[in-house]
Amino acid sequence: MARRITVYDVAQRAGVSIATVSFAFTRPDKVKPETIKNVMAAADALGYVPSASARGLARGRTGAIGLYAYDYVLEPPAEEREAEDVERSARLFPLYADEVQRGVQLECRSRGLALMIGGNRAPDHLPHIIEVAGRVDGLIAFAGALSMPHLEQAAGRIPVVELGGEARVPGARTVLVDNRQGMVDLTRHLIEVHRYERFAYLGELGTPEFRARWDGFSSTLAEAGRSVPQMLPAHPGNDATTAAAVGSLLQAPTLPDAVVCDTDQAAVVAIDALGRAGLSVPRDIAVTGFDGIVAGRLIEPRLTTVRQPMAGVGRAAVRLLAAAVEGVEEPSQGEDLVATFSLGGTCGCS
Amino acid sequence: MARRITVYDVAQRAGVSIATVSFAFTRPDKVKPETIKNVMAAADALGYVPSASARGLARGRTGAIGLYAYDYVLEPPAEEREAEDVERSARLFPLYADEVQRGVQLECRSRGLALMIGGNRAPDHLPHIIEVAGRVDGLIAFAGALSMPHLEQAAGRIPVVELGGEARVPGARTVLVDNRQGMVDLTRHLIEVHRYERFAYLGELGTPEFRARWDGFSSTLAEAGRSVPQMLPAHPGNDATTAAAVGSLLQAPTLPDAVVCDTDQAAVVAIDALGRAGLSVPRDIAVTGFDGIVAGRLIEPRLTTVRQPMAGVGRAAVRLLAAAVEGVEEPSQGEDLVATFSLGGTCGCS
DNA sequence: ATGAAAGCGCTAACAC
DNA sequence: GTGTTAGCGCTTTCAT
Repeated sequence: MARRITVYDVAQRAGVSIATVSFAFTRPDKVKPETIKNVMAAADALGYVPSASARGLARGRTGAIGLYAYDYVLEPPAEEREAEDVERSARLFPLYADEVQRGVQLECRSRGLALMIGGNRAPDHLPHIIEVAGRVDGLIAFAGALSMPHLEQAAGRIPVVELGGEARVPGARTVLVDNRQGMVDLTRHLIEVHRYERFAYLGELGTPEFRARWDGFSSTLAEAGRSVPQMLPAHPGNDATTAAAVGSLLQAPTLPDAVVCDTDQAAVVAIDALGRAGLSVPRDIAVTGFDGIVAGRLIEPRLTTVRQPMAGVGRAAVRLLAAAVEGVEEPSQGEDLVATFSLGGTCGCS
Repeated sequence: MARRITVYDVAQRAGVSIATVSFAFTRPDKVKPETIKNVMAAADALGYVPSASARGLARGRTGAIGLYAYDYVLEPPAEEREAEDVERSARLFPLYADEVQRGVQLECRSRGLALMIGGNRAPDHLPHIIEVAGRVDGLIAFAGALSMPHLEQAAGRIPVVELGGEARVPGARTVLVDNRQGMVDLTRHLIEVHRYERFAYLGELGTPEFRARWDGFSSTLAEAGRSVPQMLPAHPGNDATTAAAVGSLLQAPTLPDAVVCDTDQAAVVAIDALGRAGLSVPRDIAVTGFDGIVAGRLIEPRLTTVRQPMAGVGRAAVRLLAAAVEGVEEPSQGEDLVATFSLGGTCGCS
């Protein structure tokens, strides 16, 4: 690869100054049409490609935004990786984070923003997040993907949007879906339509949205005079935890009527685990999920769940971030995104 | 947002020079441990985030690579976008390009490379590709996503890997899957096992891999003494073309025994269209695909196809590109990736 | 309308 | 082991 072509080369060839070359590209109205033509011809002939680094340095902006995700979104477990022909693992289908990423990509495209994808295995690997933050004008991160110190550090430099998070530090925005109401609707359905008495809950409390789901579930149960079960830990991205939770259910003297999971991913795994134990859903036990991922639509019967506008979350995040980058502070922190109860068959409905 | 924290601030606070700060981060072995500690402490206290632009400019490398895709990968048709609950459109599932992108992301992650995602609607929107090319150390592009001039321009500045392309210009590498052999195997199966006589072929010749598929198909047919049909145009990403092709089949006086499609996406759409016309696959007519996308595994019966190692293609591209960026020229242009015939039920097998 | 020149924040010789 | 300093390629006043 020969020496890189720069503005200087183009300027020389066009017989103008570098400033004119720069203007020709960025402020065409300030330059005589003919000059522009000459400059463009020279640039073309030379195969000029402007350096984004130089431009970013000079402008103080890169024109790109970053998306920071947990690694489990990106890195499949080793076994799965080998078996290219696993039959129907949920990982075959787009998961929550995949759908959100898709929304982010789409919105970036339509806005002409470049998208940097980052992420790491542990939720707290400093070098990476900083690396991403240093490259972009704004950052979107999944809730919990950033520790407080890193959030602060990143938010101190550029606008940050946390997905499903909460405004933890000044300068950090968040896209919030009303998870609580969705879970309330679902829980009510289980209580009022199916008259279930005993519930189990598989999930976690690691992020605000997870907490909202649990809150919606437990408070609805309490209001209805049902006893609130202890939460059984289950993490999306770690199916083993879900399977273990189901295992503990099976060992209890009595089975619950319904297993409420705080993600579809957990629900699908749970249904599978129950099936292996000889239990049929929903005949022997009801199971519900949360999110609305594709895998849930494909199982038979279809998963009863709460649908989040996943791609919409991604799009909203980009909108919010773009506004923040422009300095146009949006009035609403989170656009009011809604999670809607979605009836399937796993709750016992036919 | 206050003034940005730079090396100067950190240096001052740590009581050292900026060079030392730089070294502390990039060549820790060259700096006294205690100095490092001081520098890090200062950086931490200040919330220092190094500017990738400045670094990239100084180093002449950005540490990122770009992925450039057609827009149809990214932007769904408007109708589809509205109907968040379309039931089973193939777009719900990862398509070829999605799977490849996934492989790219995974490999980037494990190599600590940042990934820039670009793309555009028309295959030839100069500003975008140049923009991406200016930001990264190397570029991966889907075959046909880059026009010759842009390919040249990009390849003149940074290494470029074309997926499923061919080495069109010096400096451009390519990841190639043996599409021809896969299609030969599939076609033989149709001839030798099913004894089909009359064939239709839906596809295109826009990229080297598509041409290889057609070549494998048509030459195998010719060898077997079957007559080679005219290709009916069908483009993945434009289901209407596929539907139209099926329409023209239906109008012909006699139906072919088998419809060979050069993508799974086309095959799935074709099966659908045939179904609407009252024809059952494979009872009335056989249909085959190419790629091995998830949607093909889900239909009933399962699609007979040729599986490409899609994620593997993405991974290979990153490997190749990384080597090229390092200046370590890989011996093999394309790692020899293989496409394997995958028997389903749509060919007539049970 | 165009040019000269001062940075943008960092790296990497080179000197101490 | 640490400091000085000259760029990296572009943008952007300020003159002309």
